[in-house]
This record gives sequence, C-alpha cells and structure tokens, in this order.
Amino acid sequence: MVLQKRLDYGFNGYQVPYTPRATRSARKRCSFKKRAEDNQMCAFDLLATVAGKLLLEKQCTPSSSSTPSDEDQSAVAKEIEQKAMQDKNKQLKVETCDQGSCDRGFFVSDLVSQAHDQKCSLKPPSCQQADAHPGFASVITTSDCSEGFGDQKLVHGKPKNEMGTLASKVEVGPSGYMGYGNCKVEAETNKFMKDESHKTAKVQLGTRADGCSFEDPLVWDGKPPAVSSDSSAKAPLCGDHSPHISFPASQDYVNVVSRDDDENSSGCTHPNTTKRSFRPAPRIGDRRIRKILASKYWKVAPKLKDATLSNTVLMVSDGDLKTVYHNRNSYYRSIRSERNYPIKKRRLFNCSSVPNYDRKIRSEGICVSPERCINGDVSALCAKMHEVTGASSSVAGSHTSFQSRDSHVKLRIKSFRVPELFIELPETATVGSLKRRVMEAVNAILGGGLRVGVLLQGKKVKDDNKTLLQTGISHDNQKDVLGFSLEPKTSQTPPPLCSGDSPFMLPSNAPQPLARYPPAPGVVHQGTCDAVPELQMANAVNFIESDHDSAPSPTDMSIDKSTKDSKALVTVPAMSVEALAVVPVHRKSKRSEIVQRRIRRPFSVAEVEALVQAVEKLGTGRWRDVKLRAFDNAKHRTYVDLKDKWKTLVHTARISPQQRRGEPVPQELLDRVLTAHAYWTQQQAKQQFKQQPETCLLL
DNA sequence: CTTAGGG
DNA sequence: CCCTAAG
Repeated sequence: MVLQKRLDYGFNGYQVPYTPRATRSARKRCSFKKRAEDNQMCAFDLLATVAGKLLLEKQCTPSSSSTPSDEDQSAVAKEIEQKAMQDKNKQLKVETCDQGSCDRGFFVSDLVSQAHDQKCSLKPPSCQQADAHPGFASVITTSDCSEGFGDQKLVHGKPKNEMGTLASKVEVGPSGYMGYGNCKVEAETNKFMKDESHKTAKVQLGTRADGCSFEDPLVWDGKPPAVSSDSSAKAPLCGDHSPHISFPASQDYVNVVSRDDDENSSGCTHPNTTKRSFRPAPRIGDRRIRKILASKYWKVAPKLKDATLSNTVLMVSDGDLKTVYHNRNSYYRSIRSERNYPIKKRRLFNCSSVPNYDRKIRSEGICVSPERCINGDVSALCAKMHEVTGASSSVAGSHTSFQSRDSHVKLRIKSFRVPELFIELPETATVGSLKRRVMEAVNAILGGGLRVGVLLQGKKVKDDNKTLLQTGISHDNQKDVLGFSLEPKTSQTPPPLCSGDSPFMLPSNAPQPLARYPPAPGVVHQGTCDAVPELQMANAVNFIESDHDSAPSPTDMSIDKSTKDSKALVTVPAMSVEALAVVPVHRKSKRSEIVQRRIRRPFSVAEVEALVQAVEKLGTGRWRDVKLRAFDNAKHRTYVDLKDKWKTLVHTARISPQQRRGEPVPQELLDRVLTAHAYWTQQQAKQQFKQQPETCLLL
C-alpha cells in the first residue's frame, strides 16, 4: 500500500515506474551466484598467469640459455637476468618438489613443464593461450561450494579433520619440522617420490598416519586443467559483446567489465544452485562487477560437484602462515577483495595471520640447483639455511652464468620453492580441483607478501647496499652457493604505490619490498605484447578491481567513453610480461593483508547532475532504484554511496558557498537538490500522515 | 539485500 | 566512505 502510493507522487509530474520487488529478489539470487563465482575466479589469476606465462616463455624464447633437458627437469621457478629485467626470458614456475629432502615444498615449476607440454601438444600456441584463461577461470567457477570445508579445523599445523583421517597430525605441518626432521618424512615419502618424470608433478596429499606415510601422490598428466582447453569457455567472452571501448588486446575483458550490470547476463540463468553462505557484500558495485565477470564463465563450468571440493583441507602450513582458509570462498575473499566481506573479523584475521608468519623461521633447504636438490646435495645448505624462512630458491646450477666481463652478473633462478603445503582432497576430487588447490596454496603463500632474500654460501646477505662484486656474487665459483629466498614480508601494508612501480625486483637486490599495486584504479596496464594471455588476464583483473570506468552513465555522457579510453590507454611499455603478469597477484595479496578503504572518488558535477535528476524523479529512499537508473554503469557507486552523496549534497546546499569544498557544484544543482529534497521529504510526511488514519481505522 | 543514519 | 541496525 505504502509503496504503491509513493509511486503516485512523481516529481515534476513524472510518474515513476516502480520496480516490482519480485524482480529484485530474483535478481538477487543471480547476483549471488555470480558473485560467488567471481570470488573463485580470481583463484586463477595466478594460475593462469603463471601457466600462461610459461607458455609464453616457451614460445618466445626457444633459444633461451637453458637447455631443453634443463627445462624439463626444471625446478625452475624464475629466471632473472640482472641485466635486463624486462627480458622476456623471465618466468615463474611452480613445481612440486619431487625429492625427499624437498618434500615439503612445492616447486613452482611443475606448472611450467606442464605448460610446456601443453604447449607442445597443442599446436596453435596463441589460440591455446588465449583460451587458457577463460578456461582457468571457468574452472573456478565450478568449484564453488566448498563451504563444508570450514568444518575442518587446522590449528597450528595440526589440522583436525573430522573424518578421522590422521592427516591432521602430519608432521609435515609447521609443527612438523620441529619434532621431525626432514629426513624422517622424507624417508617415508620417498617411495612415492621416485621415478617421477620431470614432467609430472606430485602433490602430497594426505596424510600421515602415525608414521609418515603419504597417500598416493597425484600425478599430473601434463594436461591443462580440465577446462582450460575448453574453448567454449572463451566463447561467451568474445562472442556477443560489442565493446564500448576498445583495447588492443583485451576487449573481451574490458567488455566484461563495462557491460557489468547487465542483469540478463548468461550467468543469471544458470541453474546451478549452490548452497553457499555468503556474507552479503555491502556494495553492489563491486559485487556486480564480479558477478558479471563471473557470469562469463559460469556456463562453462558446471562440471565439478560440490562434493568434490567440499571437504578439502588446505593448509599452508609453513612458518606461521597458518592461515587456514576454510574454504575457497573465504580464501579468495581475504586474498582479493577487501570489500565483499565487510565483517570486521576479517580484518583481524588478516592482520593477525600475516605478521606472525614472519617470525617463524624454518629451514626449507636451499637447492642450489634442481639437480642438486635431487641428489641431496642440499642438505648441507639446508642446514645452514635454518634461519632462512619459508621459501627458498634454487639458483641455476650448471646453467647459471656469471659474466663478469661486462660487469654484469647474470643469474638465473631455477626455481623458487614455496614453503610447504598441505593439501587434502577427497579421492573423488578431480585433477583439476587438485590443481586449483595447489594453486590456491601457492597463492596463499605468494600472496602473503614476500620479499627476496639473497643467500651466499648459506649466509644471508643482509646489506642491500653492497655491490655484487663486494658481496662476491660476481664470481663463477659462487654459483653453487648463491641462493635466494622468499621471505615473508615484514612491513605493514603501506599506502598504495604508484602503479608505475615495477613489481619486480632483481634477485640480488635483496630484501626489497615487492611492489604493490594500488587497489586504486585509474591506470590500467596495457601490455605491449597484445597476444599474451596473461596480460589480458591481468588487465581484466585490473579493470574489474579498479572499476576504472567510473563515469556515470545516466545519459550516457560522451565523456564517459573518452574518459575510459584515455585511462585505459595508459601503457606501461617497459613493463615486462612477467611483471605484468605478476602484478595482480601481489596487488591482491597486499590487499588481503590490510583491508583498505575504498579510494575516495569525489562525485563529478556530471554525476551530481545525474544523481539529482534521478532523485527528482524517484525521490529519496529509493536508492537502489536511483542507482539502477542513473549509475547502473558506475560500479563503484553503490546505492549507499548515492545516498551518502545526496546527504552531503543537501548539506552542501545549505551551507554557505564559502564553506564548501571540493569541486564546486553549480548552484543550480544545489537548488534543485534542496527543492527535490524538500519535495520528497514532504511527500514522505504526507505518506506518513495518510498512513496514520488507516492504521487508526484498523485499530 | 536495502534503507536509514551515525561515525 | 564505513559500519550497522532494521526491515
């Protein structure tokens, strides 16, 4: 009754079509799903990034210094040429460690070989790559649902799993390194570790019952993640949208974002129903963006069953990074979005888990080279490295070349080992889900904020100001004793850096903070290499998260487009592919540490105009409708924002011009604000008044 | 999820 | 802008 009446009071005679609530709820449901998906999708940011990059690498640098065999074995995580950081040769590989002594770690390089293989078998590289991302993304989509995961408690490396599995007591956990030496575990583990071709990665799943037995390792078949090759995944992306904006290589993504609030997006129609319990996101803006994006992939992935992932325990057990992500959702939330989870607890959670990580130190074993690692050479170093934290790296052994002739030291980091991961999956889990798990775990670690440490002869080189020469890194004989470590970063999350900062640090430049990317929008890194998928991915992420197409589009102002374009076209030519690829990861990770307040985005006059106009017609109190009507395309403006803005506008209109700050709002608008405000206030009063008699009558 | 309001 | 209570 009440609502109906409101409609009758149009401002300036304008009759407002009232949106039926039914529709709204329906749409809610959709957004729910989509949002969920989206959350998960980011999981692949890294995965896709890494994999894609790898592919790229293979493609671009067939003649890289490393030999094929080397590659195959590659425990290589990353190759860094000191001289030219932007070299295309850089790579980040993830691989499981297949040696006993390394059993606790994951090597970032399996993906590599994987990717490699993949690339080889699948001819059209470019296409393949292009497809890969959507694929990855889509995979994620499917994996929603692991809420049940939350049931499992992992405390300080002692995961307790209701199933009665002993997994919990795995000495592999953080606590493991204390009471149980590597050797022990190693021994137990070895049987599963031998004979792996270098192409296969093994993940230790499982558990340790009393002894140190691990369940059968899963073997990656070298095939791309289930869906990654699914070209259909890509279809929705490219197919039907006509971008308003055009970007060199990422139209699809741009599109995804720009189209945002299209309620009719495919995602909505997807039947998939999952009973996830999401915390309502306070902002529809982001939500929607994500929602939409997710929807793009939605169709592609309904394959995995909820059960598949439901009782998964993922434990990033190293050091104190005992953050246990009870489920994918929470994990993502903490990793990538500071806003879709408004609960304060989150902040506490994030804050507390990170700092501790730094304190604990454990020896991970430094592998001088993959080969060495395998041969157990490392042990000595491992011992020395006790004070080194979590992840360590391997410097290319035989292939590392220090060329002092031209005063440049060239090193290649064969791999970075990610501390230790604990993963548990139901037997029915798919390989794809396993991969995702691993990726998540890796993400969790990498995302924790890392810095690079340099180790020489097992000793940590602390003086950042020393030259390589002084340090002794410039001699060939050092190659076997030079190591890098990934260390948790101590620093609190500083304010956003300039987006121009290179996210990559030279390995030798010891502990320097990895550059963070501002959650802030504005600049989109448009890679120069437009065929690179990860670029697109990265960009897509950026777009999404940055809401960079902010202009309001009430009347589809032309400035809107121009704004987008100008911003979007900002390029960072010097940025290497690698760098770009990594950006989103770190960016997100940073955000996970400290939830940052949304950046302030003053309303432009145009926006105010739109707002005023909408309110004039819809009245106050229907902010959602206002949002839909006038700011549907401005993802970053939530109805709460609009409401707030109106509040301030009213206030502004009432104060003297001298007291106003910021971009001056035309008096004309302010007048309208007052008028409209008065009008609607009055209407509300009338309504109330009318209502009174009715209720009285009823009584 | 939306609104409304205080912070 | 954020956070929350209410609906």
